[in-house]
Parts: sequence; structure tokens; C-alpha cells
Amino acid sequence: MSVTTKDVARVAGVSVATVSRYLNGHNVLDENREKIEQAIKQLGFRVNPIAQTLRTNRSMTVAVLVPTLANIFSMSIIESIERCLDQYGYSIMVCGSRGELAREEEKLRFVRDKRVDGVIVIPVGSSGSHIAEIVGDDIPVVLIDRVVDDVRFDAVVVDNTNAAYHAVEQLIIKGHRRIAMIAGPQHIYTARERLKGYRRVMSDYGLAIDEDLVLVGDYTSDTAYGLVKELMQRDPRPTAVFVSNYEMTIGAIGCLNELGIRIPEELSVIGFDHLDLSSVVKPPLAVVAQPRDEIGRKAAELLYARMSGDTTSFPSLIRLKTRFIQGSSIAEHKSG
Amino acid sequence: MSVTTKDVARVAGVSVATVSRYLNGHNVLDENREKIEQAIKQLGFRVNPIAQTLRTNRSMTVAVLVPTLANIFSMSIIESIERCLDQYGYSIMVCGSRGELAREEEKLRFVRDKRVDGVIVIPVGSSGSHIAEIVGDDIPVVLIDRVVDDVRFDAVVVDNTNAAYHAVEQLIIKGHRRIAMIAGPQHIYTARERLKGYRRVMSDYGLAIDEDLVLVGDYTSDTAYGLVKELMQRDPRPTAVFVSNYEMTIGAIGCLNELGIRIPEELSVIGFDHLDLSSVVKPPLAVVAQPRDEIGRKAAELLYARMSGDTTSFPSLIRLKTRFIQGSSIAEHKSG
DNA sequence: ACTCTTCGTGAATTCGTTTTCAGCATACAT
DNA sequence: ATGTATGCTGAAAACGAATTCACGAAGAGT
Repeated sequence: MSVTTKDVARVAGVSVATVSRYLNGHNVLDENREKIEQAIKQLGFRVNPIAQTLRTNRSMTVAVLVPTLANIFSMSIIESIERCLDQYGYSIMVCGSRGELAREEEKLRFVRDKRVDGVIVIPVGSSGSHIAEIVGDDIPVVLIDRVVDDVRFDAVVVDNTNAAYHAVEQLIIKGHRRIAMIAGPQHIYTARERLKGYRRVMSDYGLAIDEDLVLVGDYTSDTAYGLVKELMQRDPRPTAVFVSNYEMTIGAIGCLNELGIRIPEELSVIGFDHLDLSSVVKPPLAVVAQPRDEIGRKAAELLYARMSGDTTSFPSLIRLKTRFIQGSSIAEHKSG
Repeated sequence: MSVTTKDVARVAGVSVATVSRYLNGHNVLDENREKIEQAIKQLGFRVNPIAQTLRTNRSMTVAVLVPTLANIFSMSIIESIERCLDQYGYSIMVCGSRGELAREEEKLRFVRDKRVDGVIVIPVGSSGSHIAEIVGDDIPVVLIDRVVDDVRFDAVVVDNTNAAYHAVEQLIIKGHRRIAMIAGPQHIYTARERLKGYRRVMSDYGLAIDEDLVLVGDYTSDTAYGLVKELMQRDPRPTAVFVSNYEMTIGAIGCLNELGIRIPEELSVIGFDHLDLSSVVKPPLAVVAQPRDEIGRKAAELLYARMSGDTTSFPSLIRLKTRFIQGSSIAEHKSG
């Protein structure tokens, strides 16, 4: 059926061992090299990566495991990982955990059995013991976006706390006092960190936090829509709001548009993630932008280093900076 | 190192053949079944999928090959494919062709060598002969979003021509005559189809097409930004514009906002794709929405059927309907 | 001229499964 | 009692590569 090293060996008049050595870049007599190259070309030989993997336990594949594929954050990251690892000859296998621990475990077992050489994962929970247990020490792991608190892994994250801190600080500087926050689900690392940033800056500026203005969503657009609706019924209303992820920003803006609330005259708004947004919304939205490409690239580079046996400064926590995009959605607030 | 069928066989006191038969659901003496199950549990045995693939040439994996990973269209589709095939025990391997034919070929060869059981691809060009040549008849292929004109493949697409037709028709019905279109690159199937729809409806309504109002972009946001800027310098200006993909819609809206052009008072706008957009933009944008989940699901189901040996009505072309979201970005035009 | 390395080689084994094939029961029909 | 289905079994041969090992032919050193 398909052409194997055995065929190549036969045609070239050498043994399969020599063919194999040639393929793996070992030394081969020039004479044999030529005959082998000729035979390979003539037969259209391509090495069978499956057989290779069975024998060597290396697959030149890394797994990327994320809670959900269909959001811009995951996708940009997957794209940049693919681009980066492609250069080194690695391909990627993507899996969705759908935010379920059981599925995360199941997928990890699956890719381990598939002999992937490395794993990049956005963990669903704050524990990583199951990850360590499943992939063991054989397979390098790099966490993205979130860290776990019980196992030491390499990780690439952004400085969520500072990002939130600086964003809210902008509002404070402009005179806002009643600043609301649409927070994310507190079982998710980034959501906790961002809320922490909010609390910290409020505290640092000596502002009391009205807990009625801190609404906890679930990182989805629909829920945020409802929360903002609820928020705008507070009396007195907040004069500004910080929304802490992309999907929720979408929902929030949609709601405000529908309520006919003018930005920033009636409400100053800072969104999160996704640059496009800031230009599409009128007025241009101030947002916290994550360096998505860089996250993916750094994670891929780090994983590649680990897969190549480089264990320098393990575990290394790479914390990237976010960027604040000014926009025009923040108004000066004449304090009262 | 790892525990194999041989170990299971030894512990259970049967032969590896019997273990294999048990694993593949063949008949086995109840007595042996019990002993094997016990041994498997005791040893924590997991079948090695690589060895399985080597032997059977089946990997329970399908490849998804798209021009770019990092856009919402690709990702939604990949997500729904993953969800669907996950049920059947298949996992997916995603690859990006970056719109380059050479890379598409290279990736196809790669996944074929990896013994994927099926391929779902958004082809970069309008020819599919290289696809047929590389994957041959062994591996089922389902095209998505675009069709090729030289080979018959199963395909799942949307009715781009009608989508554009109906969208522009809305504008015509509201009295618009100077209707601009931001078209996509004409080497891409969907872009051609959408432009065709525009031309057809204009012709059907007996409207002359001002070629100065048909600007061809490259499906990217930045280019569309420039094109819209150019467009608005036309004299007389168009009274409406139809933008024919998501990224270009982003760029167009961004530009219009920046120019301070009021929608729909000064310009009626219809965008493309991505529901979120219609709510975030003020006023809510009229858009043509593609049934992204359905595209992915149908493609996955079809591929699954093919992989299972069902060749009913091959090749089948599934053409899905788009949905027109009304929005408030279209004004009545008092014709002059 | 002699041993001692070094280098490239081929035969054979291995990776962990599935599958073929003959063998051996047992059950059934005659 | 004999013959033939039927059902399950284990030994062995795949699948296609990498690797171990012993070996022969050079080259180096004395």
C-alpha cells in the first residue's frame, strides 16, 4: 500500500537501518546518501509519523486546552501559538474543556495517551493537582491566563490586578466616586484578580465601596446585560462603570444603548479586551487591552524550551502588561 | 514503563488476542471478561491509541484547515465542529493555511500522514484538485464556506448571493438608489457571490450601478477603513452602503464614527456577520448573520456520515440560509 | 606488521496494538 | 456413533519506524 523505509532500502540497496539513520540526520556514506535520496524521490517516500511516535513516544504535537474555543481571547492565543510552534515543526491539537473540570481531566488523559509532547492549558479551576497527576513529569505544561495555587507550573498571565487598578484609577482621577464594577465569576482567577484591583484602588484613594455597585457576572454577554440594567436602577446611579471582560463589555454596551443612556455624559465606561471594540462603539470606548499575541507567543516559546530540555528557572511566571486604550468614554465628573 | 495489553493478558491469565477482542467489543467468555476487567482496573490499563492507529490506520481524529484561526467565523465553526464530533469520540486537529495555497497543501499532506479519518477545510482558492490529489479517496473531505469548481466535494456553504441580494434589496425598498458596496477579494468564493448578489438585485430593480461605488477590499478591517473614507469623498455621496464581511464592517463603522457621519441619517449601513455587533453599535446595526453553529454542525455530521461509510447522495451541497437582522441603521430615503 | 580505535553497516528486536489462522471444545443434526 | 456447525481461544504475523549489537573495513599509533 504505502511506501516504507523497507522499500526505500530495497531500491537504494542498503538496509532499513541505514535509511533510518539517514532520515534522522546521522552519518551515512556519501554514496549511500545519494542512493537513498534518489530512492526516496523515485518512490515518493514519506515517513510515517505514527510509527515514529509509537517507537519514540514523541509526536511533534502539542495540545492546547481552553475552556471555550469560540471567543476572541482563546482564538487569538491559539493562532499565535500555532504560528509560533509551526516554525519548529510542531502542530497543535485543540480541545475545549467547556469550563468543566471533568472534561478537562478527560481531555488531558486523552492527549497524554496521544503522546503529545507538551500541553498549554487555561485551567478551569484554581487547583492543578489533577493536571500534575495526569500528565506527570513527562510532559511539560504551560498555564495561560490563569494560575493554580497548589502546583508549580510555568505560566504566562497578564497583570490583571494592576490592569483593573489603573483602569479604575482613571475614573477616580476624573472625579468619579460612585464607580461600579461588573465583575466576573469569582471561581475564575482573572476575575478575582480584577476585582481585587478594583477594591485596592478604591481603598488606596480612601473611597468607600458601595457593595451595591459591585455586580458579579459570569463572563457572558447576556448576564452582563441584565446586571447593567439592574445597576442603572440604583439610586443614586453610579457615574462610571468598569466592565471586566470582553463578552460582558458587549452586553453592557448593548444594554446602555438600549436604555438610551449616553456615554460618557450620563455614564463613563471602561471595557475590557478586544481592540476592535474601542473603534466601533460610539464614542470610542476606553478599554483594557491584553497583549493576546504576546501571551500565545511567550507560552509557545516557553513550552518549546521545556520540550527541548531547557529547564532554566522553572517554574517561571511570565506576567505581561496590559495596555490602557484611552477612548472617549470617560467624562470628567464634577464631584458633589 | 506503561502497562500494555500484554500485562493485562498476563494478569488475567488469557492471551493478548482475547484482551484485544474484549477491548473491541467482540464476544468473550463471561469468565474471561471478568478477569480482564479486573486486570484492567487493577493495572490502570489504557489502550495506546498510537499503536492502534499504526495497526488500523484510523486515528479517531479529524483535521480542520482554515485560512485564519483568529476570526470569529473560523472559531465559531471550529467550536461547533469540536462539540459535534466530540460526541462520537473524535478529536480535532486545527491548522491554519494563512490563505496560502502552498501551506494548504503542506498541511493536507501533514494531516494525511497523521492518518486523520476526515478533513474539513475552508479552501483558499477556487481549485480543489490538489486536495483530491493529496488526500485521495481514502479520506472523506467536507468543504466549508467556499466551494471549488474543478472537483466534486461535499460542501456546506451559505447562500451568499441571496444574502447580499436581500440585504441590498432592503435598501432599495427604502428608496435608496446610490448604494455602495464594500466587496471582498474576488479570488475568494464568498466575496464573488456576495458581489454577484449586489449586481443582480440592482439589475433586477433596473438600477444602474455606479462602479465608483463598488470598492473591492481584502476582507480586513484596515483596508475597509480606507475604502470607506474614499467612498465618502464621492460626489454625490452614496446614501447607503453594504459591507460584505465582519472585519470590513468593523473598519467601516470605525471610519464612519471617526468622520462623524451619522447612521442612518447621513448613511444607511448594512454589515455582515457577527450578531454581537448589531447590539453594540449605535444605532443597532442591520447585519446579515450567518448560521455559524449550524455550518459547523452540518459539516461535522456530514463528515461523520462519510467516515462511517455512508455515501448517500455524494457529493451533497448543503446551502444554509442567512438571517437578516433588521437593526436601526437603515433610513428611508426620500428619493430625488 | 601489529593492535587499537573509529566509523558505517545490516540483522534482528522493539514499540503496543489488531488480525489471521488453526485448534479445540461444545452443541447440533443425522 | 459420526459428521458438521458454532464459539471462543492463543500463537504468530502484521503495521512502519528506531535502536541495539556485533561486525567488517578503514585509519591511526606504536
